[in-house]
Amino acid sequence: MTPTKGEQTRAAILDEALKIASRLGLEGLTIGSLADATGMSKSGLFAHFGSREDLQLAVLDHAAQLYGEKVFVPVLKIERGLPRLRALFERWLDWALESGLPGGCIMISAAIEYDDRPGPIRDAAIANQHRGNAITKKAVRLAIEEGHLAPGTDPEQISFEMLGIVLAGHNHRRLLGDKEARKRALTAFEELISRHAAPARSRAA
Amino acid sequence: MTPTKGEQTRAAILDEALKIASRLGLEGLTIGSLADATGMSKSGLFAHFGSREDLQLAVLDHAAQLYGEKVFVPVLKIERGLPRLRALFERWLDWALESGLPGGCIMISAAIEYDDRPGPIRDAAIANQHRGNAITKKAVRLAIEEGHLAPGTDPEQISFEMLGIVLAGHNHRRLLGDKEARKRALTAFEELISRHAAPARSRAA
DNA sequence: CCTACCGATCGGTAGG
DNA sequence: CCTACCGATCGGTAGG
Repeated sequence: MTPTKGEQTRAAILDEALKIASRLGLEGLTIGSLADATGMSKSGLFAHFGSREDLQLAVLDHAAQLYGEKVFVPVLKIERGLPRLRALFERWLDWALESGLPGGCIMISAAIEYDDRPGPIRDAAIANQHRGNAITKKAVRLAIEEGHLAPGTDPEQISFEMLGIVLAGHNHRRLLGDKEARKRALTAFEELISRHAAPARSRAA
Repeated sequence: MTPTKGEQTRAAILDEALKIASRLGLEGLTIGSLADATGMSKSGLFAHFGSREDLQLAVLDHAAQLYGEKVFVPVLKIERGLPRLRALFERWLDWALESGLPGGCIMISAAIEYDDRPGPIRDAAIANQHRGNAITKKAVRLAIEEGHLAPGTDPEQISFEMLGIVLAGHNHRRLLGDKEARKRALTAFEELISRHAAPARSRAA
């Protein structure tokens, strides 16, 4: 099915909205600024999204879908075990740059903006994180099954620490302008992995 | 010198403003909401702070000073080396709770809000982080000098990874409601430290 | 998808 | 520190 005119317009609006939200956060995305950016009237936008909150939810969903295409899908083609886990980490780390968005990662900013604002946007941000966390844990479990990581490795703990490294990298690169941010993040990840590496002999899993 | 009436009022205003900013971010702090919270008129607030931006900067400074009192000052009384580094990490980790503020850490939210908004607030957020980073690196260097950490340990890398653990803990506790967040963060820290522990014989530094 | 409009709130100022 | 006000913008609606 080719998309209808309305669907194309909606997608174009969401692309613009995502650009704004990546720079200013979902709370910084206003109907007026989006109207300017798209050349549409405010009421024209309301024809596509019933309310600002619906728009914000649609933008977050749009970002999550893009994220899935750029991170999760390609990674599933990499062989199971450490190679896939490493690929997942690298794509996760580079996503904010590779996405082509002018600002930072909207999932990260939404996590901070909405950790104190109950409602559907917070719920969606939590759901996105749980999805990413589940995929990361699965990749860790497969690496254990493949005999690359030690049997006693806790997937939840590894996923937690991987998130931390990504967040620190995001912070150092974007706020502090640290050119070494990516290198530091990769170093941290490799040390995390090597600390949980399977003993050589147990590789026959 | 006892503080003047004006200074007392100013401090009370900043306490209220910090509460608002911890929940909604510095961008969510408006003159009108602060007027309601303090029972003052908007123009009364302008008598203390010339502009909203000046207010935001004063709030950030206020938070940084509180942070110094709650984290940096007590830690300096702990013996140099691993004990001090560990105390620094724990107070850093617990600060957002211990501060008594209703929301999250304002330094963390400011880092996300302003990584894309050039100006004095961004500059202040960067300066705050550099200050914390310098203190953390110093604590790492002292732990190396005391023979607790291996001589080849990179203080910048340790500080980077400690930031990551704190950020992941903040995220899991506040957004995901993970009761194990603090435990996971402590586990990650102890593993980070043990990975860089000095070999037993070199402890005579 | 538009024009034209609503009440509320924004940061800020005049004048006291 | 106040009242009283400014123009701009907020999210949203009526009516087409």
